Amino acid sequence: MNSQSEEDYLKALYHLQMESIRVTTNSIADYLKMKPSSVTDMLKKLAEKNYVNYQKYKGTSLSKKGKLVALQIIRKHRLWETFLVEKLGFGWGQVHLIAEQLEHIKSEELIEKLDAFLGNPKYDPHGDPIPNEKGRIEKMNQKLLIELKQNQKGIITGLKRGTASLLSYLDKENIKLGDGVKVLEIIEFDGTFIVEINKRKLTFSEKICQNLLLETYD
Amino acid sequence: MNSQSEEDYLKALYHLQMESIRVTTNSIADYLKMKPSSVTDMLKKLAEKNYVNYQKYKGTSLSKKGKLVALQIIRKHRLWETFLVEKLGFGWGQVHLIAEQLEHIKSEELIEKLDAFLGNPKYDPHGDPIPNEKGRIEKMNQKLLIELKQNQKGIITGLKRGTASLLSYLDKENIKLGDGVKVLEIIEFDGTFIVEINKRKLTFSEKICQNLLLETYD
DNA sequence: TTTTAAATTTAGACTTAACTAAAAAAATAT
DNA sequence: ATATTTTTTTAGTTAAGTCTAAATTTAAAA
Repeated sequence: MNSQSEEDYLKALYHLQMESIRVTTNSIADYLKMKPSSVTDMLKKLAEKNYVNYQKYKGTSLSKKGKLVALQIIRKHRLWETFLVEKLGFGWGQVHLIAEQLEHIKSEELIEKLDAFLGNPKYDPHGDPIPNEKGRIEKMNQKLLIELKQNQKGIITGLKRGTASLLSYLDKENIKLGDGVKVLEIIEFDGTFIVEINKRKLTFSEKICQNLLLETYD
Repeated sequence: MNSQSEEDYLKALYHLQMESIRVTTNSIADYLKMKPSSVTDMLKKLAEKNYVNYQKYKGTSLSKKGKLVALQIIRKHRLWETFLVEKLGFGWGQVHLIAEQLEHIKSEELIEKLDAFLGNPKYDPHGDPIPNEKGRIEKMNQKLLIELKQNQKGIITGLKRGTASLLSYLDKENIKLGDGVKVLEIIEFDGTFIVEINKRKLTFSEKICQNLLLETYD
């Protein structure tokens, strides 16, 4: 059984590995808002348990075992976020801190039942994919709306990071994750998209299209 | 913000106070499976924070403030248990350990939304009442089925402690908390009850009637 | 290539919440 | 009323996970 703190480190490692191959002690400290010396201590402990490959001064990477644990925590996090948004009616932006706590609840059965209750969702409310019990992530064909051509279709799976203000607009327009989008027309002059969502015709500025993520079926 | 450990102590205090006015250090240690010396340490800390009235060698009681915190944790515990049983399909007996973890999640909003999602239940799956946000517990008129007379009605709210084997029987018969019960007839000879539940006529042995708790409206 | 700066680790300290063993107080029995 | 037992507290220890400050290693600049 792993401690909450260990789980936080493994999750951080996973996210940092997505962005760069070499994960440094300082980057972990930054991410977790801790001091580098604390990180060194924990990395030694995780290496002892074979969760990470760690060599003094040389950076760290998750072992197979560590990656699996990380993915299982991410699975829990994203399932809880889905629950909070879909069932309890939280907004996209409010759920992270709560899911951060819920992801540490220990019970396999709970997660499997929650997954079923939610209808085995593939994506969480931010459009991030939910790993399965074995840590497998459905590979997805994710694109920005702006990359689509006329008549192409997709399903809204999320936003680019750091575009929270777009959320409230989408909420107001009652546009949700999983909604289908079809590009009806692209105005050359200013890059505006005319799209169809839920049988409604809508106009999206170029800026919106640069930040809206879709899953496409090509 | 209180630690998980502090919350466990306050909850224990509350439960022990239900049974006897004077709560001793040893009884708390017993309840929480800890050593008395550890309990003494924590009681000092809780007294410092004004959660308990503690005087060396003289026993402990919850302060008003402490009691409120305890009731709020119990509220969370029982709401989560209700969620696990009603929504996720856990059995009555499986939920305690998981709720023990969930009760420490910190978010007022989460609990209010969960409460609403569950339809503001008054009782948890064990038939224990759920305190409201302010720590108020609906006083209830709880009786054993065996205390009812012919034609009296009630709502199933739980079982007496230590009768887990009855659970599987009730589950099999598809009898749930909140189901209404009406006493149709009492057989004098052996104390058997003929009752109506969900429009079905059922026969309960005297032993079952001694262990089934009901809320009555008299 | 040597010097300087940045990153990382080590060493030692602190906090929380447990523990054991011994001392002190209260309760019980003779 | 005194002795014995039980309960409770005190004192000191431990483990996890953090921190600061100093030392060491690696990377960058002159």
